[in-house]
Amino acid sequence: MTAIKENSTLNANKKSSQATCPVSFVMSKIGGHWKPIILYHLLSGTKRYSELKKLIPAITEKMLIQHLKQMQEDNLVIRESQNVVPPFVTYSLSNEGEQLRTVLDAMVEWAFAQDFKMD
Amino acid sequence: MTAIKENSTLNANKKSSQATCPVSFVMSKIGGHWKPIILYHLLSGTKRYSELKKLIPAITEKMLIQHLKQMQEDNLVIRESQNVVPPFVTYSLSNEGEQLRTVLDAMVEWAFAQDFKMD
DNA sequence: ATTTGTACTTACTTTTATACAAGTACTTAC
DNA sequence: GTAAGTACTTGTATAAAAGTAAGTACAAAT
Repeated sequence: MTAIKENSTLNANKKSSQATCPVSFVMSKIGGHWKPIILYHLLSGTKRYSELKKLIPAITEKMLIQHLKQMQEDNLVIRESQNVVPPFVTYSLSNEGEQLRTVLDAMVEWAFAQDFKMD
Repeated sequence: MTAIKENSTLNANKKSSQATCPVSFVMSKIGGHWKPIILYHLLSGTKRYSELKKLIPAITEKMLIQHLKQMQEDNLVIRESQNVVPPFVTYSLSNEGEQLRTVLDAMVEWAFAQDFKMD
């Protein structure tokens, strides 16, 4: 988890944008390389950690965990673990996360209305 | 306009995500620090370059132009210039850009449904 | 006793995004 | 003839995000 400089202009700009612009606020929760993809996969239901890994082959474990953690902290995602060995951990959308479905669906619709074609 | 390495893993991952995941595809068009803010302001109508600058005080001219250019290339935004001095240039949403309103509105709604409070 | 599987963690490097600072062209107004 | 206004451009530094690589714990299976 890379450290962020509390008093950089970048950081200040980000914070102020997130406080001023609702779209930026949302982007701070679901933006970046990996969060959209993770969320997209969680839209279709609860997944084990290892399932997500398989569904998103290019992601490194570091990134996967990092973003899952962050989305947990933002209350978008719920982590549940059974105390067994080997570990059994699942991730699912929280209520707030579920409410993102509207947003994500609108994105999917827009994508397909443009030149987007799924592989 | 910072150069990007065509053959980096980062770049390859990005491209493949954008080809595979509709949400990533959309994010590649409207993601980042500044694009959401610019789009948000364009939602309320055509703006001159200088108006955008005033509306977004923290943005540098480099970033503003860079993102406007990119969104032009992505056909989200239309640039119109009158051939006068001093220059008079306006930016507005294209049809495709307008169709993002659904997405952006959904974001705004979600934001306000969460703990977001505008300054 | 070594391997296997799951869900992580940590330290370090590379790549990308943004900030900072300065300069350009062209005319009208003073 | 100097300053002001608009819409840019260019070069460099810094910060953030992502990648790479390796290691950990625990128990059950071989």
